[in-house]
Amino acid sequence: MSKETDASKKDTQSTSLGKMLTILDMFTPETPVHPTTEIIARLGTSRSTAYRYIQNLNDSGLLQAVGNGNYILGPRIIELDYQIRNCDPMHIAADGVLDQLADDTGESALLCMLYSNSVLCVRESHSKPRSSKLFSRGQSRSLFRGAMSKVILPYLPYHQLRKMYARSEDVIEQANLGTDWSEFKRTLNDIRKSGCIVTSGEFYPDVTGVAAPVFNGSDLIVGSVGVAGPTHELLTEGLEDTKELVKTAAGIITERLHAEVLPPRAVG
Amino acid sequence: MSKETDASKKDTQSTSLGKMLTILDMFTPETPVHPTTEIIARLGTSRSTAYRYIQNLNDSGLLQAVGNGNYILGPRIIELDYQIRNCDPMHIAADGVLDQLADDTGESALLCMLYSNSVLCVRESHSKPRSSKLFSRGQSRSLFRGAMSKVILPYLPYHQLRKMYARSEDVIEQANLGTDWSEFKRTLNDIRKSGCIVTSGEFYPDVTGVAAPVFNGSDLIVGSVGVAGPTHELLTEGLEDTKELVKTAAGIITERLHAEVLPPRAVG
DNA sequence: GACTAAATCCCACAATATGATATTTAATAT
DNA sequence: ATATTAAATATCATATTGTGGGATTTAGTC
Repeated sequence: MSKETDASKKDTQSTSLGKMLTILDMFTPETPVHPTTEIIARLGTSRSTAYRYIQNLNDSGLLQAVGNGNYILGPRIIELDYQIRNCDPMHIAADGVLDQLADDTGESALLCMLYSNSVLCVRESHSKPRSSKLFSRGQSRSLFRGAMSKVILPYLPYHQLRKMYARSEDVIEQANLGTDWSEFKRTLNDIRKSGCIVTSGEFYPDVTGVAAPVFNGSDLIVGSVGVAGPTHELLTEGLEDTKELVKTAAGIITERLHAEVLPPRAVG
Repeated sequence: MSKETDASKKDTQSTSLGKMLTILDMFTPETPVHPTTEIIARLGTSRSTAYRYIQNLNDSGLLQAVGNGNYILGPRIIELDYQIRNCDPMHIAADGVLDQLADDTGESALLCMLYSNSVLCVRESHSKPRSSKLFSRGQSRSLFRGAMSKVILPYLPYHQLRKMYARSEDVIEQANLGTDWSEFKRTLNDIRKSGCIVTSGEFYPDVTGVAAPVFNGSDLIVGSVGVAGPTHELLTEGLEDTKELVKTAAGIITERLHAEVLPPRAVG
């Protein structure tokens, strides 16, 4: 229970090490550039200390000076992401599988991982030119909306589900996952039984998703694979075939992860 | 001269903040997974301290526990890279341009940025299925080899060139850039005059590259654009056209960077 | 060339990170 | 199931190390 609660997460953020790292969190799509003055103010430390933090991050390449006391995220991050693309077991396990799935279905294939109470898209493959604003590598979404998320829920440990339900009762109801705890459980059981899930219009009106769960070598849930595309293309009599293709893809990736030498203990 | 020398870079690495960040450097393509024991040993601190560093990085998502005291790079990096793809001025400035260039030439188009005495590939576009091991986003290479690198050199400030020459005299000679300082300067001048460069087989026997320089709003060199592909496809009578296409692409990106509000002060 | 802001340097002080040890927790072996 | 080993966290006295106020230097602007 050490890394799950918000309280314990703030633990490390009260140290200088953790505080320095919170600077990275300031950079969002809405505010990708930050003047030092603002970073200093937000940190709440002295100017000297803030500058020291910034310099450390800058020297490591995680931050980059762009002009007149403004900073953006640094190029080292791009290097590190390359590392991950080449080394992450889950990413590698999807080699070929996603391309195949995209080919077979004629849609976009996605691979997501469970990460800090949300799903993070980590890999994608497109048969047609990629749609405007599809779920894409590096984006994270709520665990309660969309096929890629919902198909993960039934495999989460009980206690985690309970805590999540308590905190997000209303969100869960809005997501049509049940109006109380027992209905919620029943819904998840149904998802688990069918081994995959189909959802429509949960993010964009005309987009449908089909997803199946992915497990690691210790049979713990680690993420999901699926396809996404226009509803009118997916909700046809071909849907059953699509479901099978998705399940097969998930099976292959899971199988490959079982061949891994390092069985992950902790996930997300 | 503050961030350029190796000595000053070690400055921040002697503090606890900097030391913690060096953990990230341990993760390479050859050794993507590290047991805590090894991280502790490499840091040269006490077990307690090392664990604290690891925990901080883990809590921020930059590191991820995978099994029995092993760590890999964490998912937060994937999120941050997404940020950059969506917000980095240089990345955005290449919107459409790279695709167009790949289309027009029938080869792979690349965008690189100058970063800590090397070039970092930041964006790519392929007209055919991407070749086995092409220069790809997140990879960095020597500033002295390959078209994408060499075309940058002539635009670096004098003092920086002098220092680089002193340190890398032999590498520069091997790269056919000149056997002494004056010849080196002459070579760079020639490159500058032609506005682009063509190199062959500098990384892979049958791969040729064509590249042109990219400048920011303050007319400082920030990177390069170019195409790469099989030598027999590029070294034809169409080469002149290709050069023009590359120069045009570089011009467009530079132009767009001039429209940016924040003129970068520091680069690399 | 003068002015403004940003980044670094400097240094006394005490707050905070450190590391040896003990304890709890998790993974393996029997 | 139980025992055994290893990993991760908690504890805490000590002094090392980060802190912040201010001065100085450097860079960008007028």
